[in-house]
Formats: sequence, C-alpha cells, structure tokens
Amino acid sequence: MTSPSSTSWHQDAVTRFSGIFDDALLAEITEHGHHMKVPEGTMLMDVGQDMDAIPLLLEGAIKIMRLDKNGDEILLYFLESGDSCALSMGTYMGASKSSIRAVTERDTSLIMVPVGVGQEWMKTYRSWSAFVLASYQSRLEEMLEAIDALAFMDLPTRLRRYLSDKVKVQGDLTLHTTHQEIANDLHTSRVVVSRLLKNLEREGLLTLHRNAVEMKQY
DNA sequence: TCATTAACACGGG
DNA sequence: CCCGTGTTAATGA
Repeated sequence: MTSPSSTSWHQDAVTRFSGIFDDALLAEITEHGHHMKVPEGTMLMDVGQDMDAIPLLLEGAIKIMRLDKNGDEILLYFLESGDSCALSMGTYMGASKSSIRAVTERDTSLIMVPVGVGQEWMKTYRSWSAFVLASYQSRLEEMLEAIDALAFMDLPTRLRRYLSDKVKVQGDLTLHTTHQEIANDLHTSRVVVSRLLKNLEREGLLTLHRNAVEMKQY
C-alpha cells in the first residue's frame, strides 16, 4: 500500500485508534479493513439485513434507530468518531441479522472489518477484545438512556436533549432539519414539536427558521 | 390534562 | 405552486 489515496485513510485510522489498539493490530486493520466514505443520509444497515462487517468510525456520525410495528423510526443513539457498533459484535454470539436501522447523520468516513477477521482478533489481540467489551458497555448505557427518555421524560425534556445531542453530533449550532423530522425522531406529532420549539424560541434558547433551528446555547 | 388528528392560512423559494 | 410552519378545534387516552 504505497499509493497516496490508500495511505491517507491508513493515517487517519492510526491517529484515531493509536491510543486504543497496539501497533500490530493497527497494521492488521489497515490490511484487512475496507475504507468507505459515505454521504449524509445513506442507510448503512436495516432491520433484518445481514451484518457481515464491523464498522469503526473515523469521521462523521451515524443515527441508530429501531422500528415500531408501523415501521416508524425511533431514535436510539448516535455513533460518533472512534465508536463502533456493539450490535454488529453480536455476530460473535451467533446472531447475524441486524435488529436496528443505521443511517449516516452527516458525511461519514469509516472502516469496515469483516466479521470473521474480528473474531480472530478476539483471540489474538487483547486491545481488540477490550475495545469490543468497552463498546458493548457504552452502547448498552446509551440504550438505557434512550429507555429512560422514552419511559420517564416528558416531551419538552426529550426535545431539549435531542437538540443538544444533534448540536454535538453535527458540530454546528444551526440544525438543518424540519419539525416533521424532529417529530419522527422523537416519535410524536409535528404539531407538538412546532409548539414546543416556539416555546423554546420565546425563552430565547433558539431561533427558528425554515428548514433550520439555530441554537443559542445547549 | 395533554397528545393527536385534521384542517386552514401564511409565506418563501 | 409546493412545502414547511404556526395555529386552532375536535377527539381521545
């Protein structure tokens, strides 16, 4: 691998994961991993689809959703740079069908590691198995937070959490979205989102525009 | 009481 | 004109 185009993502991978994986494993990742640049809004994985690779995020963000019986999406959490998807690790335990939908939230750069290769690394690289376990734990905690939000938080609170999450994930105070999209993510109606956003605007926390919400603080 | 559904007017692109 | 937005009235949980 000496061409500039292939070494560039190798460098990204090394800088992103150098503190996490040892050098030998980093070399294996650049050898066996497939690099992908994915534009915003791409569905990387859907419910029932086979999970044949483990994603390692370099740049960007991925929205992880579950579907209700009507096929409506419920937001679970976001994957960010340096994250992986614990559910794809489930393939280690025999499951191979995805139970979630994953859509890129912004332009994203990631490495896909074939499941079989990842399984070998579980035995040979302690830094890999530690990473998988840590990823499992952090994904589990995020899911528990999502459950808490759905079960115990009122809508105004959930909306504020959602907005601050989006700002963090997008790295931009101005969110380019519609009230309807927010309503879909929070699993409620647009009427409610419009009213709550209007309240927040009156409180001076944000400014509303067409197709955009400009946050003042978060 | 609060969310949802339907309906409507307004306005910017 | 089309679509996103803001609002209201009726209905339901």
